[in-house]
Amino acid sequence: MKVRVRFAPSPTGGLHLGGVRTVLYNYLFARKHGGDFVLRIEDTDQSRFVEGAEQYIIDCLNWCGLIPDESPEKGGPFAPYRQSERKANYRQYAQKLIDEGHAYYAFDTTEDLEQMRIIYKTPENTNPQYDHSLRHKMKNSLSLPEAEVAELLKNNTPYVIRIKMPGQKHLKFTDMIRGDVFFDCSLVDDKVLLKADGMPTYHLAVVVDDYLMNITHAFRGEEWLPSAPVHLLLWEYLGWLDNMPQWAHLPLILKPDGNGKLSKRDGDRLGFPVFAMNWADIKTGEITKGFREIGFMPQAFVNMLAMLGWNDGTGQELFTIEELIEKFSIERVHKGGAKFDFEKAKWFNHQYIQHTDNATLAALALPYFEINGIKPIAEQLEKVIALVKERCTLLSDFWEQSSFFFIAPITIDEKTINEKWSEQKKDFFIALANKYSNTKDHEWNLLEIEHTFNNLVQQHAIKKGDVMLPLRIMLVGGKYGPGVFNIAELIGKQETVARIVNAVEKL
RNA sequence: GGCGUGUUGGUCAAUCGGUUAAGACGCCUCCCUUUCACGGAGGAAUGACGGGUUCGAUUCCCGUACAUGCUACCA
Repeated sequence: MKVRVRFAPSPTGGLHLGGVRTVLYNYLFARKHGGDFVLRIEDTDQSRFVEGAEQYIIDCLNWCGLIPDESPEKGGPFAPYRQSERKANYRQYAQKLIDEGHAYYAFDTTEDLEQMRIIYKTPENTNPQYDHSLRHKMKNSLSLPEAEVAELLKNNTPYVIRIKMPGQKHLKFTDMIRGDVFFDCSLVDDKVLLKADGMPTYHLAVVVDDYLMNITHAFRGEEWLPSAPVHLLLWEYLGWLDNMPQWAHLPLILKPDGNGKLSKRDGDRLGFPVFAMNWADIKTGEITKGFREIGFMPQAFVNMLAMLGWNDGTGQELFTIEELIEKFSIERVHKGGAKFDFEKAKWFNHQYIQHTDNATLAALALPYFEINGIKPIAEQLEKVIALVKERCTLLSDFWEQSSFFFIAPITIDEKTINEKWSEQKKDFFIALANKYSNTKDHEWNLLEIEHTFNNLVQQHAIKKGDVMLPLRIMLVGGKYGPGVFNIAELIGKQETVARIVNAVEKL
């Protein structure tokens, strides 16, 4: 049987890195087994629908290179892939469940439900559920006389369809990551299957669509584990148990500090992205930064996520996507949640930058120069990148690490120079500017530049170490960057002289 | 409150009963570098607790603690 997996997000906002990891594991599993990876949009909640969120998800997957084989935009043999467009499908199954006594109509209003939660609340039971112990006290086709139910139905009274959870049944299923998991069905509430607006809830929709789409393996976050018995029962009641996918509940990605699931707010608070790409809130216009925009390479982002909860057992951390496909196995996914470590995430990106050729990096870094009004020629940019890449962790660092190659520093660290400034040094730099100025253009190269400098140091009976740092600051603006003479060579004779002269005047 | 799941250094983690308990990130020291970084060499730092099972437990079992998830006509 051909492996088929699916990622089923609901289009309600930015794509969380945990979501991307779920996509990744789905993708790797599908590729490894020569199967299909489908994107299905779970947009059954009309009230939470967000315009543009679906396209955003697709864009994120494209950026990451995790392209589905079937999706709403691409189509496929099981179209449509948007649950809102599959609405007509679900009712018949809910009806079948009712006919066979596994589900029932419930006419309770929101207020009725609120009342129930208040009335039956006790210290021992702080959260009363709509379950086998309470359903006979509610307004539904199990508690009401048949005639009354028929009447309500005839009058188009709004209703939902709820699953009738057995009062005495224990369930077991084998999770690919966790092994055997046991549940007591009497402790699970009668989940709504079909909402008053005719849309299915997640519970009905996953089961029906996983069945209809021939899904063989279902990976989802650990937060779904408690409702697994509902899904299991649905597969059983609908008579599809032989076709039920194998489940794998993935561990959560936790906050780096405190406790709990990593959320968008944690990113804002701690200063790192949580979404794959920038997400603009349609109502407030507020933009939440994404990994792409702050300068992550998609390969690094994906590699980092792969390692957040999985490893191949050898200690290897850097993998190409092909290697991941070959080596990935769901059994080696961790059971416990992992705290997200942004420092480690940056380390991955740094590694990828070091292993990427300069021409490719030039293309990736270019936008960061352009937004600063600089349009470097490719050849020049590549030389600069070769010089600064080892000190760049994010693609956006390229600008900060090399802007001085393209524009003279606006301010320089005068304080540091002034601390040890002297007439002697001033004379030296004036002489240096002169010497450089008189250097023939074709002699402006690394060796000559340094040679000239060394000779002058000797003539002025000055210590080289005392003038190296000032020179750096004059050219760069601060105490950072690649070799000073490399910089001088690259920015050219005139610019070097100009920066020295300028600086000396200010001091 | 109930139910589920989990627990190896600060973080990610290897180990599938016998190891001086790997490795990576971060941190510290030193070397290299007349800046910063890269690189190199070191270092500090770990099995939640209590019981079993066993010749022997980080590893298997049971409790306890702690953490986390769910407990919506949200997914």
